[in-house]
Amino acid sequence: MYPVEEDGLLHPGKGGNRRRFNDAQIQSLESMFEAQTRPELRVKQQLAKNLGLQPRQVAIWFQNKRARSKSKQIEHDYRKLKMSYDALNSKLQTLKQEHESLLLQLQSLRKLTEETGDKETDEEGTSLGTEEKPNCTHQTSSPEFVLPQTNRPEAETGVLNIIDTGEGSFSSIGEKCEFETDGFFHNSCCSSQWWEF
DNA sequence: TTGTGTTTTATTGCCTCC
DNA sequence: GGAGGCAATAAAACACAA
Repeated sequence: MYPVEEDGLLHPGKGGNRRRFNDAQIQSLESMFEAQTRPELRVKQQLAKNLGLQPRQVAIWFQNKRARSKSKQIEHDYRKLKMSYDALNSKLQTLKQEHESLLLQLQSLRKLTEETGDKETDEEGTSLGTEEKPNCTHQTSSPEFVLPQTNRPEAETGVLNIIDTGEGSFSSIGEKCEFETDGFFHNSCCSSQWWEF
């Protein structure tokens, strides 16, 4: 036993000699903690008697043990949360890349349709004239490639709407990819493989 | 050996519950 | 109001690199 004062506590500054509990004591305390993290007073008193400790020491041990256990649990929860955040974040980066790639592909497609459209009108020898400019209400992220609104397939409008949303609402892409487009966008929302020139 | 960081035991002060 | 719990902190004991 260590030198203790009347209050059952060690007072190193007053000549007491604090010691760490021995292995057997720790083992008993640990196994009791596994059974009960907050044992009753009687249990703590009995345990103290068995281990040759003061009841107050046992009470303090349980208190400190609960604090250690809690901080370990918090660390564990934090690691778990961080792992799932990292996984989600990397998925987001992949989706962003795909989004960028799809944007580029869409631009190429527009360019192509504009070029072929111009050729057709040249061959016919007609032009729309200044009064009959197409209704260009859609401002996309690449304003230089604007398609006429008229006769635009619904699906394409859907795609443009997605693009119009910008980064802030990027998460909506998953939902908006649901529509079908005469087979054009089948299974395409999360893959850029559909467009291979 | 010693300086430094970590762990463990103990204290203090505040809060809640009965 | 006393008992017990918790958070914050002190300080001793320990581990370990330089």
